[in-house]
Amino acid sequence: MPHTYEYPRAALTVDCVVFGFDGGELQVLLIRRGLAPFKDKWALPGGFVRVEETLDDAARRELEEETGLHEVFLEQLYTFGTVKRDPRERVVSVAYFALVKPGAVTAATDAAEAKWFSVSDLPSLAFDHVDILATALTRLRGKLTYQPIGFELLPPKFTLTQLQRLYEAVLGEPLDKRNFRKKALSFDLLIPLKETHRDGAHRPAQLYRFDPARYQRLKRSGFLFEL
Amino acid sequence: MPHTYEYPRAALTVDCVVFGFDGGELQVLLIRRGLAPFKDKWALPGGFVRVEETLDDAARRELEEETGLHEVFLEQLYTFGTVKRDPRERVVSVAYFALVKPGAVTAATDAAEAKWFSVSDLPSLAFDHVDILATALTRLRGKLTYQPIGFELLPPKFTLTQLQRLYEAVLGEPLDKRNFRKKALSFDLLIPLKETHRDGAHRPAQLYRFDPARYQRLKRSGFLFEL
DNA sequence: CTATTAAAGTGTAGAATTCACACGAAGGCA
DNA sequence: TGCCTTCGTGTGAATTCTACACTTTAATAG
Repeated sequence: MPHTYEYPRAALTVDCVVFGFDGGELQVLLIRRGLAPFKDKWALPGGFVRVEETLDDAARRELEEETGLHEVFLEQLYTFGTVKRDPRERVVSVAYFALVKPGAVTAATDAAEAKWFSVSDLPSLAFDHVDILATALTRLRGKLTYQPIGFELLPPKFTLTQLQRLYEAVLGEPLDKRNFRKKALSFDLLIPLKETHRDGAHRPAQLYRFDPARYQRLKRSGFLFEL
Repeated sequence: MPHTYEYPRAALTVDCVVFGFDGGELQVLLIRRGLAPFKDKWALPGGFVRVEETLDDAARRELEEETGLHEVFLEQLYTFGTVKRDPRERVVSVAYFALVKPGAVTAATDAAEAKWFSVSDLPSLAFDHVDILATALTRLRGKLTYQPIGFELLPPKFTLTQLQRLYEAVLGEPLDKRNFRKKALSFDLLIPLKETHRDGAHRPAQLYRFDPARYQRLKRSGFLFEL
């Protein structure tokens, strides 16, 4: 049924930049559009915000519908509102960025084609999604160094080398192993497990897990994470 | 004339958190609402986004219309989209924060009542504007220490003591004078003028101005401002 | 079972930065 | 001329940052 308003209104959408990490390069999850405009082009998962749902809810719902992901780290990024960003009509899009752990998506993907791309090797994207992605990348780089969110991109149990690879991939520069480990452990946010990670003909690595409870406590007592 | 859509749509607004500095305390510019809802309550300046204008344009326009301000520092903050934030209907608001130099507003204010309030002594606000303001404050505090935006709150010519007072007011803690001055000057972003600031029975203070051109250059060559 | 291989794990010294701290200089005013 | 008030300045100790190389451990191949 139709809805009428005194003045014309922009349509409201959400778009999600979903980051993942395969151990080597930073990845982004894209879906192939099934409908015009930009049919068959790759795009960020997203869609229209319903009138009775929060923006966050909309982002979570679209993410689940289009990629099967749920319970991921999700944060509002920026709102894109240039007039012609959608060729059909005025569409304002609230962009989110999400961080997902390895393996979270593969099982879930259904009908719609969803695929991981390395951020260094992207296809051309629909709408202004390159801009959104660039904004998200900048934000991720900035955030990584002063908030412990890297763990959202790693499995629950991980080695310090994995963590370092992640930082190197996102920041795009090599880091010193000893300094990195010293710093990473200095916050008391990583709990060593009684397990090790065996992987080939060499010494196995200590596994750690991130301690979110401790992080909450530290955060409250005015604390600085900086790596 | 009415406009009809297949699905119901949220209305889109912008709201601006305008910060100022009177030399002592951080201030926020509020306007008194002339219409329901929240008639006669204080609120952030803002209004509806037109369908043919950018979000930034809408924020600038509303700012000018309601407070007379123009050519101010303006940056998108966050988009507020809970379902019941406006009692009338679904309204999603893109919040901005603005920094204005002393004296910019007093001359311009017209019919609508606009008034500066200290952030430490605010009236109760319409809608969810307290939340928006809190978000803006957090952002300002965070930003001030790693981007040279404090100058936007000072007159074009200012003394180092004024700059320090500003930082103290925003961060809410006293700073060491010698360390502050050393750091502030170390970036080569402040140009000493051939003038001094006379103000009472004591030694006059050196005036400086901020060098935006130099800042742009430094920013490009990957540079870190941190105070 | 021994040697080889590959990544894990560990310490230190010099440089740079941060932090705490106190007094003479300059101008206005009585 | 003296007093008052803010301006403006330097140093040493503590901390943090940075650069840098070898031993340990388990798996595998011979």
